[in-house]
Amino acid sequence: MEIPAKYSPQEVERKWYEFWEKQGFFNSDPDDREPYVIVIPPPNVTGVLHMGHMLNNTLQDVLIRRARLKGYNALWVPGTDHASIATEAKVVAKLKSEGVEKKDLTRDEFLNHAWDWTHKHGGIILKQLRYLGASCDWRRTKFTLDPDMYESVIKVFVDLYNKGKIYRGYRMVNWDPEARTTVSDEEVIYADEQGKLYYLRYPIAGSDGEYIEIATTRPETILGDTAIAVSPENEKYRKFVGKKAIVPIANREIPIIADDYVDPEFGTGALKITPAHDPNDKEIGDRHGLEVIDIFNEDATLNEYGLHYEGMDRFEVRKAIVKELEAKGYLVKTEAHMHRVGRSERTKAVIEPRLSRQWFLKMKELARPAIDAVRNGDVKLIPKKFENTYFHWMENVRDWNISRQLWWGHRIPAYYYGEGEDDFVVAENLEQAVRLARKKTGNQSLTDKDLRQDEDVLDTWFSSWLWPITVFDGIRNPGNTDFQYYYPTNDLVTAPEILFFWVARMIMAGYEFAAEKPFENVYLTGIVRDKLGRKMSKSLGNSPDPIMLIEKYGADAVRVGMLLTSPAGNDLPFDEQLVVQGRNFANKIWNGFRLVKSWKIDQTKEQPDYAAMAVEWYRNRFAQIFGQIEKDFEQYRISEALKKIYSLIWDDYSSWYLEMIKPYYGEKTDRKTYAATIEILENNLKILHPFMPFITEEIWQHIRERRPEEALIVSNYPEMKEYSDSVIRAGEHMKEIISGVRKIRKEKQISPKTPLKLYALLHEEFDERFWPVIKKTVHLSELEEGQPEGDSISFRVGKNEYFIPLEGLVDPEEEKRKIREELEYLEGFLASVRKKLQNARFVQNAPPAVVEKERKKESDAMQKISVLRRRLGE
RNA sequence: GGGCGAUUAGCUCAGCUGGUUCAGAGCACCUGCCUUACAAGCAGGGGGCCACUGGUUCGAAUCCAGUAUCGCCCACCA
Repeated sequence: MEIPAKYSPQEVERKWYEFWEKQGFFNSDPDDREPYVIVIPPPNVTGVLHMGHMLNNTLQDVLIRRARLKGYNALWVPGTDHASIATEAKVVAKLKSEGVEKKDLTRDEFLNHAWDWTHKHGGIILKQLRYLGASCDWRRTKFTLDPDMYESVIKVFVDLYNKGKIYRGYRMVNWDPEARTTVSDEEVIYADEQGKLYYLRYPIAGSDGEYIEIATTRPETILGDTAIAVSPENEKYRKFVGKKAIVPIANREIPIIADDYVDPEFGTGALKITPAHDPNDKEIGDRHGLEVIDIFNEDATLNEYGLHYEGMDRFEVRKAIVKELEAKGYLVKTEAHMHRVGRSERTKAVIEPRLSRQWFLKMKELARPAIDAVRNGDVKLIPKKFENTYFHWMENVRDWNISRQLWWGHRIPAYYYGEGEDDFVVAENLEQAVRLARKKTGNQSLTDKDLRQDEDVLDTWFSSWLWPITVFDGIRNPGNTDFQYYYPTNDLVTAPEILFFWVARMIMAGYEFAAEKPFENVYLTGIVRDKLGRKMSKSLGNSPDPIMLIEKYGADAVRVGMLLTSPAGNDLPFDEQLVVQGRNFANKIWNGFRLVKSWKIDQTKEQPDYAAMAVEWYRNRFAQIFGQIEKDFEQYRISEALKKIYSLIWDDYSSWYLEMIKPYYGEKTDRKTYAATIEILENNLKILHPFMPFITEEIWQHIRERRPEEALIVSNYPEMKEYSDSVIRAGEHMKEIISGVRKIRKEKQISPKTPLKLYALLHEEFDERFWPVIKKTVHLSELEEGQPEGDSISFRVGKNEYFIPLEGLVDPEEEKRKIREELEYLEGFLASVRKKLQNARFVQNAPPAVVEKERKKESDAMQKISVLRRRLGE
C-alpha cells in the first residue's frame, strides 16, 4: 500500500464522520453504565458557525469523546434556539427587502414567513458542526419551538404564575424603538458617548421674571415634564419649593418639589422630572404622586403631547426644540457632556426608557438555591474567578421582564376577557382558559370567542433556561427514563457573556423545576479575538470563516489550533498560524505512522538491546505524562493537556522513541519491538483522539483490519500506571549525551555517517542499559569507560564527563576556555549555595529537607568543580 | 462611582502548597542541513530587573500593601 507523504484530511474526515454516525457511535440510550452528559448551548437556529462556536464545540467534543473512551455512556445533546428577537429581526428585514412591512401582515402570516425562513436556514449550523467532528446524538436534536418544548415552556409559565411568582406590572422598561419591543437589562449595551448638556430656564409662575434653571441632556422631553426637583439641602432654591414653574413651549404649570435624589452639585442643582421617560424620574414621581405624561409613540416619534412636534423623531425634535428654546430665550447655554448611552444589542437603537405593562418574574427566591449551589460547590464555575461576578449579580438580581412585543416565540398564555386590570386568566390552553374564566367571572356562557390571548411572546431565555430539563422532557414527564438517567448533566461549556442570561437562570430553573442542579461544572471559555485583540465580528470582517479553515487545513488542525492557546476564561487570540501548527502536527503524526508502516518484520530476529530499552523508556515516559494529562483534565486545563500530548507525540515519541528503535538501514525490525511499537502508537492515538478524532481514527484503521465495533472512537482509554522515576531520569541523561555528541558533530562538521568513539568518565551512576541506545542513535563505533589518550573534545552531563577523541580537530586552548567558563559558573553557583549555608538563620529556620538539599547542591558542585580542575591539570 | 482580574522572552501563555524540576513552553527569529518518515521537516542557537515601589521572610516571579497600565463586570448622576 502506497501511503502519501502528506496527509490530506478532506476525504478522510468525511469518510470517518459518516462511518461513526452510521454505526450509531454518537448515540446514547440509558443503560447500566454511568452517564456523562453535555447539553449544547443551542445556537440560533438560523445562525452560521463562527469562531466562538468552534472553540466552544471543540471543547465539548473533546470532553465527550474522552468520556466515551473512558467507558461512560456519553451523550451530547444538540439543538437550536429560536432566538426570538434575532430571528424576527432577520425575517422582518428580509420581508422589507421584498417590499413587505410586518405591520401589514397578520400574526399567522408573519409566522408562516418566519417558519419558512427557519426551515430554509435552520440547521445549517448543525450541519457545520458535523464538519468539525462534533459527536452529538443527532437523533435527539431539539429546537426550542418544538411542540413538546413549547408545551413545557407554557407549563412552566402557568406554574410560576400560579405560585405567584409571575406578575403583570406597569414598569419602566428598556424599549427598543426600532424593533418596537422591550429588551432585558442584559441586552442593553452602555457606552460613553459625546452629548450635550442644555441649560434651560423655567419661569416661576406668578412671579415677575423670576426663573429656575435646570440642566438636561434631553430637551425634547420637557414636553413630558411634570415637576422640577431640587435638593432639600439647597439654600438657593429653597424659596421656590412649593411654588410652580412653567414648562417652556408647553406652557404648563408644574410643581417645584424637594427630593434627596437631586445632587446639588451637578448641573444647576435643579432637575426637571419626566416620569414617563426616565427611571429615576419615575421613582421621584411615585414618591411625590406626580402626573405621568408619555410623549412618545412606539417608534419614538412624538405623540400628541409633543404638540407641534407630533410625528417627528425624538432626535430631530431635540435639534428643533433647542432652536425654538433658544429663539424664545429659554436656552441659557449648551455644554459638551460625556454620558452613558444605552443601545440595543440587536438593533443598536438608543434605548428609550418607557413605561409599559409587562410580565415580570420575581427572582429573589429563585436565586437563593442557585447562590447556595455555587457557594457550596454543588455547581462549579471554571475558572473560579467568575464566582465573584456571579454572586454579585445574583445577590442584586432584579425581577426579570419576560415579555417581548414580538411574534416569533412562545406566546404568553394569558387570556383576556375584559378591559379591566385583572380581567384575564393564565392557562395552558384555550379550553382551560375558558373554564378558568367562567369560574373567575361566574359567567357560564363565556366561550373561547370571548377570550383574547396576550399578543406578546416570552423572552428567548425563558425557554432556554429550561434547556437541560426540557431536552429530556423533564417538565412534562419528570418520571421518564431519559430524564431520570441523564439529569443532572455533567459539564456545560459556554461563554462568560451569557453567565447571567443563561447559566444562572438554568441553575435557578434546575432547582425550581427539577429540585436538582442542571449540571455540575460550568466551563467558561474566552472570547475569540483577532491578532490585534479585537473581538471577532461580522461587521469588522476580521473573523475567518471556520468552514473555509476546515476545508483548507482539516478539522483536526482547526481543533488543535483553537485549543492550543485557550485556557478557561482567557480570551483566545486567534491566528491562522495556530491552525497551521495543527496541520503540521497532523502531518507529523502521519509520517510517524508511515515510518512504522514501512518497516519489514523479521519473525526470527531477536529483539536488540537498544530496542528493548527504548520500549521500556517510552512506556515509562508515557505513564508519567499520561498521569499529568489526567490531572490537567480533572482541573479542566484542556489547553495544557493538549500541549502535553503534542509534546509527548512530537518530541518523546517521534524525535526520540522512533529514532531509537529505527532499524539500521536495510535491516528489518524484530517482532517484539514491532508489536510494542504498535501498542505504543495505539495508546498515543487513544489519548489524542478527543482532540484530533479524524486522523487518529484513520491511522487506527490503517494499522490493521478492524471490525466496525473495534473503531477507535469506541475503544478504551489507557489506564493509569506506575512508572519508574529512575528510568525517566536516566532517559533525560541519555538525551543530553546524545545532544552533546550531535553538537560536536555539528561544530566540527562531522557527518552523521562517520562513526565516532565515545569515552565516559562516570562520577555518578548511569543506567548502562541505555548505552546501546546511545551507540545506535548517534552512530558510535565504540563506547568505553575512561579517558582517551590524546586530543579529545569533552562535555559534561550531570557529574559525568564524556569525551570524543578527535585527533587533529581539537583546539586545546578552545577546550580549556570552555572548561574555564564552566568552572566560573559553577564556582559562582557554589558561592551562592555556601552563602546560604553559612547563614545561621537559614540553617535554623528552613525546613531540614531544604537545608539537606542545599548541602547536596554544595557537594555536587564541589565534585563537578574538582572534575573540571583535574581536566585543566590543576 | 463600586467590584473583580491581569501585568513573566518580539507574540500567546505555563509557572499549583515561597527554596535549581525557577526563570519555562509554543510560535516567531538566527545558523547549519533536500540525512533513505516528515522542508508541513531535522539539528543547533540567541532572547526576560518576572510592571513599579515598599513590606513580610533566613529566602519572593510566587505572600502582603501601595502605584501605574490594561481588561471585565456592576451602577439611575440629570
